[in-house]
Amino acid sequence: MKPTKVPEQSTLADVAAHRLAQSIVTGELAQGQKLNEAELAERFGMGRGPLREALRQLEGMRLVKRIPNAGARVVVLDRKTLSDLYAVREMLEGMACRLAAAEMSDDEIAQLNTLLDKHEEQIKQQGGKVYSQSEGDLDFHYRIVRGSRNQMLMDLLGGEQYQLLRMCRFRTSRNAQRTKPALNQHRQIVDALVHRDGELAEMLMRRHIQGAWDSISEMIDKEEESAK
Amino acid sequence: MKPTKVPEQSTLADVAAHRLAQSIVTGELAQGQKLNEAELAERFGMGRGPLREALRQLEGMRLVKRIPNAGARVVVLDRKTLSDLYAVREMLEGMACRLAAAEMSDDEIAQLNTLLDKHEEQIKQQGGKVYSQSEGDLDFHYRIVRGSRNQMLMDLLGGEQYQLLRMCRFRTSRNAQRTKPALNQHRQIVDALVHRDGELAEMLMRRHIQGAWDSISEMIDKEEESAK
DNA sequence: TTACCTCCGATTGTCGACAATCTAGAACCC
DNA sequence: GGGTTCTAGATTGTCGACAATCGGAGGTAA
Repeated sequence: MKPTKVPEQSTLADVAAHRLAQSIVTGELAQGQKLNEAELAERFGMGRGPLREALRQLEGMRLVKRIPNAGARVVVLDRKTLSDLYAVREMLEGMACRLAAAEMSDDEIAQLNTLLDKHEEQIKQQGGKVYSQSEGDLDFHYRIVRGSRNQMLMDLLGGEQYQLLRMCRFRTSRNAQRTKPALNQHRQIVDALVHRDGELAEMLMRRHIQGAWDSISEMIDKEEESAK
Repeated sequence: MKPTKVPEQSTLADVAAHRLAQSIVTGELAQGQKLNEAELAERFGMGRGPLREALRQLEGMRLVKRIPNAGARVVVLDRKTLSDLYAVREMLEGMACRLAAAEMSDDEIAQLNTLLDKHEEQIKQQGGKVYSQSEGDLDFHYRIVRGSRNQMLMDLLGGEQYQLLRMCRFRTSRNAQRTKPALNQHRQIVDALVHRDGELAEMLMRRHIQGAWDSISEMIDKEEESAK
């Protein structure tokens, strides 16, 4: 998984936020784990000041939960949280898709198809790194979100929720079963965009996300089953 | 306008965040204004450390925009930004309303009606403080959001967007023309909730918010007109 | 005049130390 | 023995000072 590029030159607090986000998303920092300021500052080679700022930022992204005088802990993605997240995401990405059908240029839509070609290639090359496709999947989704031209949507789906989704993906990236049908659904969505059919595009996107949630939900069931 | 209660005992950074948010929402700090750390820290009687943390938090709420090595400025709510905000809000609150129709208890719905009675009372008492009703309006909306039982929605609409909406409201709170029809729409929504008609409730809420946006949009037009 | 360079004040970014608060464990009482 | 209180260690919250960086005033040359 690529470390989601850090914007070149920036403040220490920002790099700390990126590294922390990365560690949380990949599970290097377990869910619910306590985050010790001094220890993390030491590990990142910086003072506690910037690190504390990073924690505030991560709290805004809902990646950590902070309790005054008791420190910060990595958020725990339980079933209800993920369910809520996917419900909101279905709504927002559906909306983005509808707007994108009206706003994206023909060029941009065409580029979506070439992106999907690349994904198909990757899949044919025997699954390879599974989550690499997953990241590509998120890339596909985010391109459509950008196509909506709605800054609020871009912020929400590209920033905060984006990280939570990556976190969820990482946790459930072991089964690659869904990559094939997902790709087909992507194709259908692009088709709808080509025909500028916003209503259809929205509906297809919502079904697509619904399907993703069903798959993840099922996996959580199995996990809870085997945990007993 | 009530300062939206500060959670009793908390850290200095938190009170700074609350006071800053309040100052920004009420326009005491003008849009686009530069925020000088030293000066604000002085005014709040604290060091720059907590204040910087507060700024990070406010950035997450989209109330300020921060540029590394160049400081933070109050966000500017231009037409496009507000348009995007209301489009997203229409989507999310509509969703919340649909969910609330299924999740809220009969008691909660009944309390909504008594809340509206109180609003009606306030309006009859000759408009009085206009934004007091506005805040009440937001309260009505947030109750429904809580009724959705979706934590993500509550966070989004109750935290970040909530402040932006208050800010927008404050800027456009001078005309009280819309309070009367708005109250009627609220009644209709509660009726739909009483009948557990989620689809209708969603539709009514979306129209309600659409109407609010039309009203605000018109007002922005006038402002831009007179600004010329 | 205008473009550019330089320097200086102002502001932001960072660190280390100190105070306030919480937590775990031992001692103590019933 | 179980529960409560108290203490010591660790952790978070806060401050002041220092370093790094930016923006603008002023001067110089084409």
